[in-house]
Amino acid sequence: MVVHGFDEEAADRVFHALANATRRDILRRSFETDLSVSQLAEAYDMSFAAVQKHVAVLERAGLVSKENQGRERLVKAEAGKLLWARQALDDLEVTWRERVDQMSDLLAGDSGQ
Amino acid sequence: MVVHGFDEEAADRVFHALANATRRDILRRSFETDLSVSQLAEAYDMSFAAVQKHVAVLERAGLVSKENQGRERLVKAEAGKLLWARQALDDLEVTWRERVDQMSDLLAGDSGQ
DNA sequence: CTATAGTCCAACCGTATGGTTGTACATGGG
DNA sequence: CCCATGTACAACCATACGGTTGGACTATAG
Repeated sequence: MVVHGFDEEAADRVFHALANATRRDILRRSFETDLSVSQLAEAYDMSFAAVQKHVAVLERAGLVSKENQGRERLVKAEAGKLLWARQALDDLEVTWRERVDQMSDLLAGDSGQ
Repeated sequence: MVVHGFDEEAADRVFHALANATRRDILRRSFETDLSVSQLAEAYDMSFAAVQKHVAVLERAGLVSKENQGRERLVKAEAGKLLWARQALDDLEVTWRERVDQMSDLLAGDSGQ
């Protein structure tokens, strides 16, 4: 039995992976087309190894996966993980949203007061 | 004229702020109730200064604001910024979503082919 | 088989991060 | 007025991060 509602370390990895413009761009491109690591690397003004590291961070976060295709590795975006991240964001404000909803109900004027 | 669609550095700050379990917890609590920094600090097994730093990170990201109340500073969650973050997530996969929608349309069988 | 394209990994480097302690300053209570 | 409370900030430390270069391995092309 875990203390928290969901895996906090997974959230750490996911949000950390998203906290970098290069990695977000890699994600965007990966959502458009499956690209090899070297194809991705061509797009940025940094070494191949640096891009490779960024892909590794995204992979550890579960935001992309790599598919072996001959000597190339195709980077595939994982849409589900992004949805999970969105849900994690929403969960941060559930109580707030509940209270806003409650207030709306009150304003709708159903309580006797 | 900016190259990117939105402020990448703001995204860096927001996602980095979210990439830490303590800060996410501070955000959750702040959404429940406005709390002073020392009230927040009581909840964690670390120094007051450490919690203060976490709040500062959240503040720089625009996820919370601080309101002077006598000698205390009340930490208030900024729901709008969280919505902005959610939108930023959605934007990462727009092209993907567009393609999925297109595919749905095709399957719905309206094109003459 | 050999050469090369694609990838991975380790070592290294400067800077940022997350924590600490200590000090300074403002505010409210007795 | 004086003191305790709440906050801010600087200095310091270990570790993580983002980048580099170089070396090793695998698979395809000739």
